[in-house]
Formats: sequence, C-alpha cells, structure tokens
Amino acid sequence: MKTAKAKARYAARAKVMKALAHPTRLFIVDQLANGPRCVCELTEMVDADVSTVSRHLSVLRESGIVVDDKRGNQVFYSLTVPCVLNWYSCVEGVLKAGARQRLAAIR
Amino acid sequence: MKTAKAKARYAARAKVMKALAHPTRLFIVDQLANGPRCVCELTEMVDADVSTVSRHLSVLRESGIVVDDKRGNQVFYSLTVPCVLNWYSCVEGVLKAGARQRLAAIR
DNA sequence: CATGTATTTAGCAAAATAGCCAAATACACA
DNA sequence: TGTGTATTTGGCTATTTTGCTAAATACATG
Repeated sequence: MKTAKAKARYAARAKVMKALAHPTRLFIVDQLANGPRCVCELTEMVDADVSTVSRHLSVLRESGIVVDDKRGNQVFYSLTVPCVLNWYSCVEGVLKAGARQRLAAIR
Repeated sequence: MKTAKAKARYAARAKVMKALAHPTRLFIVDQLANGPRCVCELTEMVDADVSTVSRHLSVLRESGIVVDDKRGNQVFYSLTVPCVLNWYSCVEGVLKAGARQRLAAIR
C-alpha cells in the first residue's frame, strides 16, 4: 500500500466494490441476473425517480459491471460479469458471522 | 424492492459491500488473508494514522468481516469469512470488462 | 502508583454520495 | 416538422464518509 502502483490497484478494486455498495444498485444487479432490462422497467421495480435510477445505472456502467444497449427509444442494461451474483452467498455468511458476534457480545 | 423486508435485506447486504468499498480496507483484508495482525502491524503497512486504521478496522468489525482478539497490550484482527478473498478474481474480471468497453468506445 | 505503549474515541473540516426537480437530449412516428 | 416517450444531465441540498489531531482508555511493567 506504499507504492503508487499498489494504491492504484486497490483504488480500482474499491471502485468496483463501491459500485455495488448500495441497496438499489444491488437490487438492480439482482434483477439483471434474469436478463437485460430497460431503464423504465427497472424504474418501475425500484420505486425511485427515473433520474435516480439512471444515475445508479451509470455508476454500474462506469465500473464495468453492466453494459448498455440502445434499442430505439429505450436503453437496455445487462450484466457483463455474472460472477458478482456468486458473492451473495458469501455476503450472507458475513451477515451470519456478524449476528453470531453480536450475540456472543451479549452473553 | 417495494416491501420493507426486501429493502432491509438489500440494505444489510449493501452494508457488507460498503465495508469493503475502500482501498485501505481492501488492503487490510488482503493482509489478513495471511493470518491475524495487530493494529500496529497493519498501521505500519498501510501508511496512514493509527486512528484512521483503527476506524477502518471498526467498520470491518461492525460489518462482521473481521473479529478482534485482545492479547495483552494489543488487539489482533482476523477474517471471519475468508470467502471474501474469492471476490478478487471476479473484481479483476469486472475491471477487464470495463477496460474492454472503454476501448470499444474509442474505436 | 507512575510511566510508556497500544488502541479507541471525540470532534472537526473537507470531500464524496444520494436523490430530487427541471431542463436537455434522443428517438419514433404521425 | 411537431408531439410524445425514454433517458440523461445540471444544479441544488442534505447526508455520509474520510482522515486528521487531540484526548481518553487499556494494559503491562518498573
């Protein structure tokens, strides 16, 4: 973490993680697991302003997690690297570990 | 994403992701892959103020990713759920996907 | 108890994020 | 061309996150 190179590497990784570090974006990724969706469909599902959803999608796009595909009037987004879906089971593991620790702290 | 339950679930997951969404914390997790380390060792490696490192560790602890173990004068941290290390290869995949897209955009 | 080392916490200012409305842009189609 | 729908972007405020210094706490040992 002392060389500029190491810093850049961790910063790049952190950017990817950061893109996923939001409930709405996590939800969107989850939906895209079922195939491409347009902004309007996602907006309907998410329950937030279209402009907000669009911004979330641009964060995901800039990090490389999704790609956009314009079809006529609308823009469809899809996952580039489905392996992010595999993280869920691990995240659940972390959540369980956290719960265990909080329980142990009480005892 | 419309029920309170769904929101809570995604919020909890996002909290875990958020804990990893920082270059320094990602670096720390990487170091802990080699076994427990005390705050002083991590501070030495990270090149930031001890208080800053301590705060990063508390973020990781609160999310359930690490546990602390007091030994006399010092506190050792270790990974609870090593599977987070498996994410790196996927993150690299995302980074490569992002690079490909930026390249394609130029052409 | 006094001192020194290790760690955490308080408190603050700077920076980054989030989310909304309004305006701009892109595209289809009458 | 003019209108309507879909999406993005600008601009703003509110909130959160970072990282520092200084102060507090914990513990070992003289």
